[in-house]
Amino acid sequence: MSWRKETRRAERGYHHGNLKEALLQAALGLIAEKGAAGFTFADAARMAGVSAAAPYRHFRDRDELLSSIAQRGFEQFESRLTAAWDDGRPDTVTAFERVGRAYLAFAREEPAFYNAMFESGVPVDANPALQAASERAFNIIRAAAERLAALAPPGTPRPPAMMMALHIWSMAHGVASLFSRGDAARRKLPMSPDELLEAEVLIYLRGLGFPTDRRPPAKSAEPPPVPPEASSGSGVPPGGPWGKPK
Amino acid sequence: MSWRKETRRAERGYHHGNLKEALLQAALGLIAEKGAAGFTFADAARMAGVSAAAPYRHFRDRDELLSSIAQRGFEQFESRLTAAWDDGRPDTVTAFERVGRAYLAFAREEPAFYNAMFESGVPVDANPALQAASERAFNIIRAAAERLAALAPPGTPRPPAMMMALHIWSMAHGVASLFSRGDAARRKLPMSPDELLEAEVLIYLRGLGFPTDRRPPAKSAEPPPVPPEASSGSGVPPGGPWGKPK
DNA sequence: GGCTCATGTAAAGGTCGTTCACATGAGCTG
DNA sequence: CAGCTCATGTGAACGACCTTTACATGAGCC
Repeated sequence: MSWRKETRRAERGYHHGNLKEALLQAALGLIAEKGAAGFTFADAARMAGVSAAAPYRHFRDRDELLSSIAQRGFEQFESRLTAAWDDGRPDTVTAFERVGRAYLAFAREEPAFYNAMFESGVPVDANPALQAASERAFNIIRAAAERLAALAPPGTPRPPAMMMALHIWSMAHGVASLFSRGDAARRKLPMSPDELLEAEVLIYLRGLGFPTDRRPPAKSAEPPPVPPEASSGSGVPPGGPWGKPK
Repeated sequence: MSWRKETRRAERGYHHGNLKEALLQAALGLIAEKGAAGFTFADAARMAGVSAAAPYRHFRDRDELLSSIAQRGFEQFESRLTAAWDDGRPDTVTAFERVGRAYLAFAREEPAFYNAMFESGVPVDANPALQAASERAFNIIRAAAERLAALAPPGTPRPPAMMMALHIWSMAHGVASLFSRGDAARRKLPMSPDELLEAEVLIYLRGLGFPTDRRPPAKSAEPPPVPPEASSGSGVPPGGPWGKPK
């Protein structure tokens, strides 16, 4: 593999041409491997085939690279949450849960981004762009909560959407960070993180008075038989949101 | 500054006498200041007034010191959760919420421990003692959930205690890690992390069918009914667990 | 008094982050 | 095209850190 570096160097000449991007990609790979703590500026430079000093032409320091990655992470996060929310189709509750699953999926499938975003010690307000990206992502959850709150069953007080959003965020982040990633995933669980979160959200929504009597989650892999917004039944699925005991 | 070291040195002679403990304390202080990532083996040694190589007589490497701290953290955590649970007095739901608050309080008041335990990258299974301590702490939550599950209102299926425990843990950890510590605390919230978590747990419990207005439950398999105001400062306010909109 | 071994030290090698003076060459200007 | 400029990359150097190794110290025990 070490010939690669030489080759690259020969291929590209003195100037790299796209170093900033190359460094971001390299860092992403390194973080995925060894975590943000283990990631090294020097390693990223090596991987891009440049000297250790070169990165400083593109990032003030190691932290700036890290926060750039966190920012990109939030941007991708936002777009995945947006897609999952799909503007509340086919019904609000279904879409809402899909957002929860998308959260976990992101944490699982993009460990490097997730790490940089939430576990690297990069403060949210490290730079304005980062903060803005983070807020945009959260606003997806918030908007979804808003729609959900608007459906609050009559007779019950309408829950504040902001609070719901924060609750959902904390559940998703808690599950992701405790059970769904890296070493944390070694904790042995009686159910998958996805199931765990889905049950948690369903119970929570039921606590708010939302009808959550939909098919048992994990069992039917197919799209739901589209229950109308005003779901008629008022019960709980046969085994509750956590499925039936085996 | 350098005289200090000399002074100390003169005071204590060649052998420190209690270096292991001194290093743990020093590390704790440093982690509280700069986070586990910023904490340095060399700094801890300096702070204890010994050479940089001395710590290696007591810890295989930096990571072992870190996991020792995490272990101690879990032990203290366990004892605080135990105290908060107080064997379910005065009633199960009240005690259960007190455990949630104790979780947050620990995260807030012992940032160094919390950091080492959950945010330092130390794998839970770094060593058997750590893993055991971690499990003992979780078992408090689990035992509490067990008691709570046993009170499940008749007519509803009894929720698996393990699942409840995992749910509560994820809520507490999610809130703590997103909103209650360090930089994370800079996110602006419409309510305090404690209130946020309390509402979350109450809604969740209501979703499971538990009465959360904290009036003594109708069926008393429960310890003596105690006035609602006993510990939490309130029953559920008129507008629901989240209080009235301001 | 003398031995032994846990505990501490100094020195050294390797890695990093970061800076600085200098090199290169892509692109503009004429 | 010649020449200039400036963004971009290099190499060397500094100090801090982690860790190992050979050596020093002295507390506890015979």
